[in-house]
Amino acid sequence: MPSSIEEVAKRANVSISTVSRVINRRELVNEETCKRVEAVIRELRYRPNAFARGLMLRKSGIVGLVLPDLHGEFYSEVIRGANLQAREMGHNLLLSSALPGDDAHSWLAALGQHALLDGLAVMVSDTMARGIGPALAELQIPIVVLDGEIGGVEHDTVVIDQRQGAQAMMEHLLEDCHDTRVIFVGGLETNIDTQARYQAYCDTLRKAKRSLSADDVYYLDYTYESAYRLAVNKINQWAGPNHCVFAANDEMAAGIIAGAIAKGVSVPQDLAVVGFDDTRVAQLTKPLLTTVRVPMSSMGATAVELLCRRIAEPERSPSTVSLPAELVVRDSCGHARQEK
Amino acid sequence: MPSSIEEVAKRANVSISTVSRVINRRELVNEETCKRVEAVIRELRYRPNAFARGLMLRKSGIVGLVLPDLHGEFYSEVIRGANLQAREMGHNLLLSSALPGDDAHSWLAALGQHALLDGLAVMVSDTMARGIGPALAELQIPIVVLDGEIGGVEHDTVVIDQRQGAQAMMEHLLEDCHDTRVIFVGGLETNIDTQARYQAYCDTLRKAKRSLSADDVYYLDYTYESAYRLAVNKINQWAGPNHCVFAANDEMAAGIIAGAIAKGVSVPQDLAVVGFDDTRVAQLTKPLLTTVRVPMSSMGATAVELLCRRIAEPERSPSTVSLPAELVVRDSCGHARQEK
DNA sequence: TTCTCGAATGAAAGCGCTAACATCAAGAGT
DNA sequence: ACTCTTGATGTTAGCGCTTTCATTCGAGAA
Repeated sequence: MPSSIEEVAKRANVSISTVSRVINRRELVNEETCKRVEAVIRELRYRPNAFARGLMLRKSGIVGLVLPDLHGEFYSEVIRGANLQAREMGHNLLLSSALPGDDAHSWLAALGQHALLDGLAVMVSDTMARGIGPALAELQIPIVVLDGEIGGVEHDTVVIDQRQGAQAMMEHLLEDCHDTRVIFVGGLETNIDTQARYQAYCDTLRKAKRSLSADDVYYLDYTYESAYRLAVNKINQWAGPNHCVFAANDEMAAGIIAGAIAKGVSVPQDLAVVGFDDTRVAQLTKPLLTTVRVPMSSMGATAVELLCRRIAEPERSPSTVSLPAELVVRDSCGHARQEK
Repeated sequence: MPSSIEEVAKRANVSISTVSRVINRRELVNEETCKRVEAVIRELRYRPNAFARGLMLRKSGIVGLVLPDLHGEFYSEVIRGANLQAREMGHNLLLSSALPGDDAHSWLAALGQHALLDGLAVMVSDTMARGIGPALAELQIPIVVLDGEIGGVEHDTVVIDQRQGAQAMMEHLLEDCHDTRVIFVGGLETNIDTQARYQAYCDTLRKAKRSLSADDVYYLDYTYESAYRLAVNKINQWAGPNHCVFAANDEMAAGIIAGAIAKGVSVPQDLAVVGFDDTRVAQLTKPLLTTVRVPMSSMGATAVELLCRRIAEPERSPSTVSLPAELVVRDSCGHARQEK
């Protein structure tokens, strides 16, 4: 049984309020008394009870991070950034993710009926975003939304400016060649990220006055395998001078490269391929993948930072932070030399 | 300001104990009263205060997971397994990792002076294991250690039987050939996993009465790059019929394959290469990597399961669960056909 | 001397909950 | 008619802390 503040007080011959002061507001108590109390604290290995303390302070020092899934480097990086930042700010991180088949409600219920959290950072999948707002609002704690927008709650937001990243990529591809053909391979058509990337694809093409063919747009499911299969099938129609595939993530780009190579088409000579995200795979393909770096870990960190800031000052007006995505030119686009 | 149990009681014309009973032990209260109280609870959006509750119950429903780092698929999988299991068991997961330059103490301090956690699963790096036992013991909560052993605390343990996995791999390599030469490429020599894998390497070689040369053993740092460089340098000495490199993880195996290919040595014809862990890379190399599947996510799940079990029954005697590692035969060892 | 002020400390009121114990009415057993 | 159960509910004592307010005491001011 851990010792309580009362035992410390008794042992040190002071009242419990003095002990409390030593812990929370040292400056209010006489130096000598302080020393004595601290000695007893060490001796008894006393640690304040977090529940009792939370009951008074209405703070736990814990912020929640909720992700739609825990698979992949993507989420892993968000978590990493969030964890680092949380520690930096003297908070702890409670992690939770959706289970397959979870709806918004069971999902939040799992986070604990009981409100222990000081704040919550959420990233929701497209399918779950609807209707979750009010549920979040009931939590009555500061909310930060990652990479999206949720109606029905006031919240801060941190997004990644993929639009501009994708645009930079497109411009890079079109740069010194007026007859480049770019094929777009997205994830699910409903996916918000895919949509943003596709938008940028269209816009840039239009701006450069290139033709835009529906035949050059494909939607897959973000997996290596699906992209590999697609590439194997379509490679004959794709390969050609100044032809290029813009995949909406690195996994698919890697699949396409593998598919091309399997069919004897060499990258980037016969077909350029670029990806998105700059995950580990981008450095394992051959040739190395030109891609757009998406600062996932910064996103996690920023989310926690915003959260803690708002916890400290609940009255701030909601803000949105936009993180830039950066073009990373490697070898798979065939332009490396010109860039470096 | 969220409403308290008292307001619910008043509104429903019952005492607070009745409300409490409705929440915790429904069966003790009259069906009709129950209904009435529940209606008020919904109306007021009442949610029990976790601090007050914890103060009585001495339980938060939160278990901690502490990892040495958050980089890589490895940890990501552990987290995933742990998270799933935690939800399964009605608990939440608090995540924390060591920062570069952390010592055992600052590390634990960050977890909260205050004891909110019901239990803690820890995985420590080799360098930090020393002296952390007593610190953990002070926490006064159930401890589960992942992939290791810590002195100075009573704890449950979950380990992966890499020894047997590595052995299976070695036996597979030596199987139908009495003059196979196996080169071992480990991570840091001090690393416990590398040691286990090396032991199995030696044992199997000895058992098969093969010679064991110190020239065939290298220690790197688990990275792709270091392995790539090593391969480029040594490939001439390595390549040969029935020669094989046993890398202590997939990353290095991938690096070695890349290095070999860069030097015009084809895998597995001129040199077989196998890895360990069965991470994502193992399916991105060409040829696909033969490796040993290490059930990271089961490890996380088992850790949480043990933890929750012990929280429920603190008096159980400490147990150790060993998870099997499984040989996964793909193409890089050149034996695929025989296996399938 | 008397008053005031400030520094150091103590006493005690909760924070919102659970659980042990008390109460009470209504029917059962004798 | 009486005790004894039994089911439903109320009363209340904490759980371990923070914080407000009260107290004490000595120094300096009037």
